[in-house]
Amino acid sequence: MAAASQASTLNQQALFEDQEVPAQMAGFFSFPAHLTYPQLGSCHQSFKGFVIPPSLAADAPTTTSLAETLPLSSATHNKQREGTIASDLGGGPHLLSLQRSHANLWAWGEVNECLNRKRSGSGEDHLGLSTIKMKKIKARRKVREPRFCFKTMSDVDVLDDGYKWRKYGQKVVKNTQHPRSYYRCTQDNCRVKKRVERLAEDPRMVITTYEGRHAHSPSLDLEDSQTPSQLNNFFF
DNA sequence: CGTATTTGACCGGCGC
DNA sequence: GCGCCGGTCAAATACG
Repeated sequence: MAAASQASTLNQQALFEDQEVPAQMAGFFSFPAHLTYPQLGSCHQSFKGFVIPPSLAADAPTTTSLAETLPLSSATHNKQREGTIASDLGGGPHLLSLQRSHANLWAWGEVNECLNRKRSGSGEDHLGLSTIKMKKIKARRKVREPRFCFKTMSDVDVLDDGYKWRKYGQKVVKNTQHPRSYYRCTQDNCRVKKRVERLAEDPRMVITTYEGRHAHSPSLDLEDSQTPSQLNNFFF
């Protein structure tokens, strides 16, 4: 176990050196396969990544490398399956847990504040907009949900995270040759969205950004869907 | 025929 | 105020 955590520490270092994300602003952890995460759902593959505090992710340009995941080699994959997230968080020294949850608490406060500001400050009736248009506008009201994003080396654009997604848009963003795809969770009353794009500099890398939190469990027919409830406490 | 995806239009935010 | 740009909508289309 000591060896495993050491290896993961080394990976953290390497990744943090590659990234320009300050260590105190992002949490790094490993996702073991076949576990359920509030935002990712059930992972069918192991990977490692940064968690970007929503306060940071919301403001950062989405085309930059906010987070990074790397496919685990078979060796580290096995080690990873021994060490659960709980052990990573509990025994893990510095980067994880506290800052992340703190950042998210702050971000949720910000979301509410933003909502209130928008509610009090809008009076568009005099514009003569039809009620349909008004509804449209309200539906489009921007609410910055907590974001969670990472970068993965993958052939497929859409990672199998256990949730069901419906594509609702695709856009070519400036200075990139690859389109960005927009997905929404198909579950009723679930407003979680994600967008997927390929890195311009390295098309092998997929950037996935989740926005919001699932209020339900993954819609997967896993026989071993043991939804570990305590995991939800470790994540946000 | 029902559901998912595509795609052009539209909207709001932001920088100038 | 204007134009650009990212995000979303929704009609058209594709697919099973």
